[in-house]
Amino acid sequence: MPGTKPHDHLIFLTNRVGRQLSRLLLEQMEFEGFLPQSTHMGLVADLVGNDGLRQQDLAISTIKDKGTVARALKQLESAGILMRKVDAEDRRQKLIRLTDKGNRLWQFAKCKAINTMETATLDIEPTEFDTCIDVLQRVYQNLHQQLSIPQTSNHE
Amino acid sequence: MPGTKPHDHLIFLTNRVGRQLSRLLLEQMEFEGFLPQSTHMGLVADLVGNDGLRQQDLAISTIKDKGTVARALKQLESAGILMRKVDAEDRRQKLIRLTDKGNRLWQFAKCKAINTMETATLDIEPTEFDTCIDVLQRVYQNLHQQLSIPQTSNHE
DNA sequence: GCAAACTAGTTGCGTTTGCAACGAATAACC
DNA sequence: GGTTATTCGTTGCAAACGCAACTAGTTTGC
Repeated sequence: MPGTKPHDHLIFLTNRVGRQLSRLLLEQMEFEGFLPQSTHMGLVADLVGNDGLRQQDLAISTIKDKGTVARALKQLESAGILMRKVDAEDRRQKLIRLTDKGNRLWQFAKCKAINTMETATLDIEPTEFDTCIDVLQRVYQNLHQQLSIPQTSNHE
Repeated sequence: MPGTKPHDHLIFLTNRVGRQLSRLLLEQMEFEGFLPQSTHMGLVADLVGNDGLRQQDLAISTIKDKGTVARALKQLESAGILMRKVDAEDRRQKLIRLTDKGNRLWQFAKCKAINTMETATLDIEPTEFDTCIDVLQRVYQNLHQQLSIPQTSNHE
């Protein structure tokens, strides 16, 4: 993938760097007898500091199927990482909250990520890196609206 | 995923933006009766302008298992997108080359990507975007070496 | 030259994933 | 108030993935 037109390559770069980082981090991530996987950590990342999210919210923010999210959450629940409680005001939905173990898992992950992120960003200026994160966050936001609207404009 | 510490979030941002872009692009990508998927396009992207790559090379650059690559390439071959020819000098390996249809598929994908990338980068300065691509490419390179060496330093 | 070590690609197997259909609970409409 | 739509979560199913075992071809070392 030599440097040609950048625009067409964001999709491949993000997917590949994402897989690289996931692999390198997950192979270090045995935590109290639990071996999390990429989907698990993506969910935990959203739940840190955000009690009371619904499964649907997590499916949208992680860009994963709600069935996939349901199964991953069930695994995380039986591993003691989080709790799911049926909402009393709307008994269709379940409110999700990290347990203490879940918060410790997150701290553990952040700790393990340090070395990998250092080698990943060896020759990169902090300002450049911040710009990269900022751009990705805005791309994420821009496309978020696009994906949240399954069918609207051209339904005829 | 509100804006907290950026370093820990590159992994989630890349994975999510990658999935967003893959979804939005693939749903427009019916091409001459063939519906490519994310793995297919990742391989095609590497093969454009690069005749004679081996399956192993593609597995390393796309960060995918060689079995997965083998199966995806078989599908692409039977769809007429590429050809695999056993190397006469080393009959273990197969040299891969895009067909005319494969190159047309790539042009088609680039064409379809324009609109999506426009909305994705609406509020982003071109220089910022270039910096983002540049940083991602360097991260990719930095981690590439890390992954290509399965066991070396601490094998004791 | 021949056996051992290694490499490239294929295949089997269990897990994960997305899609679609379903059931339960709420909202909207008349 | 009761019927119809919608929404949230679960589950069945087929496809895709990673891992490991395997085959075939090549290289190394004696």
